[in-house]
Amino acid sequence: MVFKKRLDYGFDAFSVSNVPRAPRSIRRRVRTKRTVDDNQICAFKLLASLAGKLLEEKSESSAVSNVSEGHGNVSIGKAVVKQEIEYDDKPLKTECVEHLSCKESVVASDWTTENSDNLKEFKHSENNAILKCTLAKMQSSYSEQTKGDLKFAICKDNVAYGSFHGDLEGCSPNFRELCDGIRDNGVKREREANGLESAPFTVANSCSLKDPLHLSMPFPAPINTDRDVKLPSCNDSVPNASFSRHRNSIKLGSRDDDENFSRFNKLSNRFMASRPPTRIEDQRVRKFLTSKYWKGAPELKDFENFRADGGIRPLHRKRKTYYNYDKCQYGTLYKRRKLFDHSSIVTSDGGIGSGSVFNSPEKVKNENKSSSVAMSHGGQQASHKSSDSHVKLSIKSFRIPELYIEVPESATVGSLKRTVMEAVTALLGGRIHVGVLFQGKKVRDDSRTLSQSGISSEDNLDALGFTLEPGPAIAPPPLCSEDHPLLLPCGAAPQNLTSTRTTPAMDTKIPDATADPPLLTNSEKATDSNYKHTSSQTDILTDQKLSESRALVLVPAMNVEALSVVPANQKIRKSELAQRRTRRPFSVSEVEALVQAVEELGTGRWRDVKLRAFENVDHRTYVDLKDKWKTLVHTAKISPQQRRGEPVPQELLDRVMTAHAYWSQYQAKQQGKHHIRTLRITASQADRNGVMVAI
DNA sequence: CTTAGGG
DNA sequence: CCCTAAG
Repeated sequence: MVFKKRLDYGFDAFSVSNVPRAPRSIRRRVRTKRTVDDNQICAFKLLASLAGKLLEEKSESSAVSNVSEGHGNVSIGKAVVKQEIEYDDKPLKTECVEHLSCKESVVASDWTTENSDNLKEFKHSENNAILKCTLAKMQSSYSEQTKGDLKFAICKDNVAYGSFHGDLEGCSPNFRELCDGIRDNGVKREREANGLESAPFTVANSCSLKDPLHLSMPFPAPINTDRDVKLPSCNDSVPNASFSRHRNSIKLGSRDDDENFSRFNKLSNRFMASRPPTRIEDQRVRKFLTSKYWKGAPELKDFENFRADGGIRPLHRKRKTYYNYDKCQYGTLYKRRKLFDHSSIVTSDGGIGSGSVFNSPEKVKNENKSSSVAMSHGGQQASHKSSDSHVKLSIKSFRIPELYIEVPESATVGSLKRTVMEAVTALLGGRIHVGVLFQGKKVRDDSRTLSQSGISSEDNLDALGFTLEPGPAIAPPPLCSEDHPLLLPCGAAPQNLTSTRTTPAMDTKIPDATADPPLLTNSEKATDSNYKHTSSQTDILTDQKLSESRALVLVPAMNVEALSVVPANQKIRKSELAQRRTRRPFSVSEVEALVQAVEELGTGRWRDVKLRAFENVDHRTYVDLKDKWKTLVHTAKISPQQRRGEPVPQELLDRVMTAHAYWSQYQAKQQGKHHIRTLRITASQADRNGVMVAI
């Protein structure tokens, strides 16, 4: 009855409904376009730097005088957070900073003008995303060539600076473009594209390109603690960081403010330079993280999206752009050093033991091409077997365990430094092993010869890879047990490790490609390897991942946890792990707006609803609105006693019901019409057929 | 990308 | 909110 009564007034408002929707092509133009962000690259680089650090440590294997104040200012993410990694005598500056920082600066300046509120909006997931994107990119690129057998590695340092120059035949043009773009065009293009030459931008730009260290320019202080800062402030003494399964990602900033990027997004869009992680992208990343996405190269195509030409625009997966091959075609200064052992090993200069992990910018300029780190795996790349029994290969990179660092935005810069420091130190402190991967499987038997292991034939060297693996000396992570019962504390005795395994004889058939069924289920997580008892858990976990995908060599998430170098806040980690957006209950006013919009537009045009009522509320996607409507309808149907959360005024619920009823009916009609139309067609065809038959 | 719907 | 199939 009540409903009936409402009908009268309710439907009046629905007249608008007949407004035809604009053609999609038009509508799309309105949409805010988001592009890949440079910061992602930065994250990549930071990671890379860490990797490089590892390499360095490995090679030097000497005591570190952790005293000097090598101050590499690495700007990470949109955070105007300068990260000072103090380590060793060698500043972690250089490459990492150069490129990205300028964006950082831009952002910063913009913030200053706009609103310091936005400071909190810097996001971390972006970093994650980029990393993955980049890596994925590599993989997908290579995949074109090698089909299943690819692996990539975290590139040490100069990824963006032409590290891959040496041998890119096997990689896709996009990848070249990536190199190329980053190398020379990124920033400039951005500027040109935007025609913006605001002073800060210019300054930042040039300065960053020339002297990374200048990047420590003053940023607006992160003020805003009044809103959305839900994390307890973290004091220096307790770095709130954690390693989680986020691969290769360094997270900085608060965790639950994804959406707050929106505003930032808009800001940065002005420069067409950066963009916040889209939900979609997040999802992609997440998907990517999901094991199934590591099964093989074909699945990685999503990530072709990534484009590295300064992050100006994303490459869409379907787009295949083949250009600029030459540009990326290196004046490869592949510095080769031959080590005459049993085999001749050609390493790029940046390889292990070279100690040139951290090139100075100048050095990079001249040598970066030689310090590529990615293990060539594109087949005909640098790997080939000489006519004699020597195996020649180049090591462009090592995989390293990823670091996942997370600190609340309320954490101080100092604590951030410390956190990173701890992470790196712990990692290095654990002693690093080099692992050999062949055809996606770890070759554990050190006594085997190369030929015995099958690492000899010309065509399979591309399936050879190396990894850096943390040694067993690493402290056990405090969080293994809770979230991942299967994870044993890192310090756990080897026996424990074995006990969870179900295939105790694996190591005897390691080179056997047939012995690697996908291990995707949880129960099998730790079952794959029967490594020597001296192996670290990490090894095991790594293997597990490898067996999932021999094509892609990636340190599995578990690995990180096993490493768990940095004390982590479990709660944070947990939520972060889920990568789920923070729940944002709709306020009454929001509901009102939603109802209003739906009344006018109907229930089948969520995008329009979004545009109409929530255009400036970036954290409300049309899917959100749709979902909210769904729940609203549900809420309206249930008794008030069963409702939870902030009570929605009955008046609104009534409107919801009304609108729902109306639009349901409307949709039904549409369907009916359509159906009828179809029927008519069918009928007429039948007639014709009938006639035909009759004739 | 959007919609629609299940989870 | 997330995920996905479809379009």
